[in-house]
Amino acid sequence: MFTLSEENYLKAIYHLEIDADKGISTNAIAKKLETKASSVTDMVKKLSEKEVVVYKKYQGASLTDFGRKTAANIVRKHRLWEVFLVEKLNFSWDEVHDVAEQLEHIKSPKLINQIDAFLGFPTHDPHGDPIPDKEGNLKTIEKSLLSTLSKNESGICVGVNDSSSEFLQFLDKKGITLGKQITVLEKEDFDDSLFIKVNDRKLSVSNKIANNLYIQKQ
Amino acid sequence: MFTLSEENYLKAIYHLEIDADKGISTNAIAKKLETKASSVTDMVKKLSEKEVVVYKKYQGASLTDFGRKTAANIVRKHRLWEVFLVEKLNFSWDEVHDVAEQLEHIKSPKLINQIDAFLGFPTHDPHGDPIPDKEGNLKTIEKSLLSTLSKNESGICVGVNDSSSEFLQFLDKKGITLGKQITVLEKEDFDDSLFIKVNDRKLSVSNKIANNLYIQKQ
DNA sequence: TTTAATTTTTAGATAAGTCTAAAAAATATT
DNA sequence: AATATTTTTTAGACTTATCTAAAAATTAAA
Repeated sequence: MFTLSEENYLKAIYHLEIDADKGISTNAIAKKLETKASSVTDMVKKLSEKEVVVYKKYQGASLTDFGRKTAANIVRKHRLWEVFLVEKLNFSWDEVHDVAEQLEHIKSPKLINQIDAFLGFPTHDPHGDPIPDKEGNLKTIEKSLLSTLSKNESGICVGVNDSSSEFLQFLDKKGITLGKQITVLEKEDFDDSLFIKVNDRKLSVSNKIANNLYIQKQ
Repeated sequence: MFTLSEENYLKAIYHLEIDADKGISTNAIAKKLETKASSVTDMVKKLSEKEVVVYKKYQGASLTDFGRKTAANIVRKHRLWEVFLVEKLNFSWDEVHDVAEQLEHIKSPKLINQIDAFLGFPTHDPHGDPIPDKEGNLKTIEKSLLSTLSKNESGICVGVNDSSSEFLQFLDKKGITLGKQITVLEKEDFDDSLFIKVNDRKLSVSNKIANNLYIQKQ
């Protein structure tokens, strides 16, 4: 069994490993968890002794199979709780993160299995992120950043890269939610902004926005 | 804001105060929390500084109004989660306690208010215990121990005194659940056992059982 | 390739919560 | 009332997780 703190480290390394080829650096973990590098060194040693992490001095950390499965299970709980909050308790997608950060640490296999069933075995959370299954596997869908679409291409909004409250509220304001069809009408070379169509409404979005929205092309 | 440990102490004192006239002794708290008296002294001093507890050396501890409200809120969360687990996730009444012990510490006013609404504002948990309202008040119903009923008296089963898994499973086996009508057919002076009728089935229950079942007389 | 900058680790300190053992106070017994 | 027993507190130690500051290793730059 793992402490709250250990679980948070496992989760951080899990997320950082997604787009990384080598060991995750001490500083990267420290930044993600808003803590000090010295604290990370201590904890990573501890996790290494518990055989959830492989660690060699000055070479960063990476998850063992067991560690990855453990981390995936925490992420699974986090995302299932997010779905629950949105689908059953009328939370909006920008309100769920902090509560899910707490709920993900509840230890009860039956609880999370029942929540899963109660929700109809969802595959993605309210931000479009995939929910790992009980073995820790996740089915990724083919998705592209909105910024990579060409003129006249269109697709369905399936996820966000940044799930900060501010960004999600911005999307709400513009009428952009998961499942919406988006068409690129114009690409502006000058500032890489896009002129798009959503809900039969035409609007212009900056490159920063377009770099944080995932689209499934069609 | 209170730590997990502080919340558990507050809850323990809250429960112990229900049938107590003076301050709750250090040893009583230690016993309830399965910890050492010296640990209790330390924590009670700390809670006293935080003004949730009144404490004078060698005279035990009692909750301040603020402390009682804080504790009631934790109990409220515990009992609402128990209802949720039973009503929505098919837990049985003997399985909910340990999970609720974890869930009661989740900090999110919106979450618990939404759970409350989602459940239809229940007033009692799956063991018949009253759920404190947001101000910490609880409506107690008129109830008597089964052992205090006289021959031929009858009433509705509205609660349990002991909510251990073993006792609850025993009740399940005998077909005794909340809401069931129970009639006392005979009282046996020799061992204070009772011969009762439930579900049109007649059965004999020991005094120990009768001392742990609450009945609303009718 | 030597020096400079950055990253990482180590060493030692701190805070929360717990424990054991001993001292002090309160309560019970003779 | 004096003594014995029980309860409670104090003192000091330990663990977990964190921090700061300094040392060591690695990486980048001149």
